[in-house]
Amino acid sequence: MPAKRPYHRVNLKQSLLDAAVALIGETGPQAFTLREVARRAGVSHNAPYRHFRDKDDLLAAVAAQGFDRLTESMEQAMAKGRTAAERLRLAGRGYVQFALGSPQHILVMFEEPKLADPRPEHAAPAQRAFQTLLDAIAAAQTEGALPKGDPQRFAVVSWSGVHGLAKLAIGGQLPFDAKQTLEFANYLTGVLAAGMANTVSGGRRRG
Amino acid sequence: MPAKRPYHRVNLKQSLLDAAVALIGETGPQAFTLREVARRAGVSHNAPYRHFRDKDDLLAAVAAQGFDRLTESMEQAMAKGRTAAERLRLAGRGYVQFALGSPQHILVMFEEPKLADPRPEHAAPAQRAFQTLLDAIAAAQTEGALPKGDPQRFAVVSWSGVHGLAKLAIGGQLPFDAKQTLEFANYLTGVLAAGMANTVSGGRRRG
DNA sequence: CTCGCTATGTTGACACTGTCTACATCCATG
DNA sequence: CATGGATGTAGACAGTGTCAACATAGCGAG
Repeated sequence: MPAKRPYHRVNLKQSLLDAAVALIGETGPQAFTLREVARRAGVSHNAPYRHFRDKDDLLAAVAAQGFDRLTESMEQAMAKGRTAAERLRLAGRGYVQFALGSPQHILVMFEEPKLADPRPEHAAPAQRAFQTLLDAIAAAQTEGALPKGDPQRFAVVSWSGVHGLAKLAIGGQLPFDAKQTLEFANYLTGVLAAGMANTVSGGRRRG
Repeated sequence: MPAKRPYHRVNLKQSLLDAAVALIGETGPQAFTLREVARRAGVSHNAPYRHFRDKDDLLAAVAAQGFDRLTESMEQAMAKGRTAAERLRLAGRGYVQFALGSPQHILVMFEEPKLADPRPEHAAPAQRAFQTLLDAIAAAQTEGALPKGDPQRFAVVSWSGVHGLAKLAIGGQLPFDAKQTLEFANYLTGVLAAGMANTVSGGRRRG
């Protein structure tokens, strides 16, 4: 008798997510296709609709998974730091490291405001990642490594720096390979830390 | 007699580019469609192929136009600066200002490495924009506002910072409106300038 | 002025996509 | 064991990028 394929599969949802990440990694998010994902998972072109509302919903799930892993990557990198200032810089390094290792996720996570669908289970991981950064900054302030004041300000500076580096590196716009990019992240976080410690709101150097 | 539409149009190429930018501005680069662009320009769905090799080629042309305007925006902003250090910071402000005013262009310009098609007329404007930044940094070094050494290092730090801020702002990830973002750009460039002036390669603060 | 070449624009076709509706199969629960 | 909800399938439809074939226009050579 022919080995018959099971009608219902176990954990098709996760298989679809994995296939999606793999596909995006190969051809970019533009060429990503629901039907190709279904093909790779070995199901019909309509099976994904039992697990995701539509194409964007699947991508939003990939993004959510990405934010979770980003948080993990930052926390793991921070674990090696002794002082709060050091841990803040390591969080930035973890951000870049994640981006280099999972560019597909970053691309989906920050693809323009198409994500007008704020399903709570998709918004929470992003919030959690940002909170990790905020906590690291608050700790650095408590420690005295950063001036007191609104941590949001420092968070946006830090985020902008590492996010820009990550994006440019992923896009192939920098003359760096992965290892050099990671080394550069060390330098960049140092520049940011020094600048934030010595700069007042208007941007003029403190006397 | 019915007003008959002319068969050959003047400057259809530019009309298509304009329609493309407008369309991307409305619905994002994902929903961008060659056929819709043709519709808006009032021509058949195949007319664009007489002016662009394919869809990506049209987008590459939009990107090239974007890099030209980015260079303009930076140079215009720099014109108001007196010292080289000030001009460098204003270049960053011009970068963010352009991104806020023409998010469609930024989105296309930095959409992942799909641009594996380095047609020279498309690569040159990007190179020119980066050179503008390099020149501003070299001037700041000559002036003594930045340490001597490889300007590329400072260029990547500056670019990462403003690019990250621009991208996050465009993506709606920041709690800022356009005006606040521009003000924040002033602060960010101040942090970067202070940090670059006071940080050595490894990232440790200079004694 | 006419011929004919080339650039430009149009029509029609093809394979592919996202998504809808209707149908098939399975599993758990009674 | 039956039955209903969850899961998977098949087929259809409009819309897309691109190709090939055809139509028109404008311009220079004679």
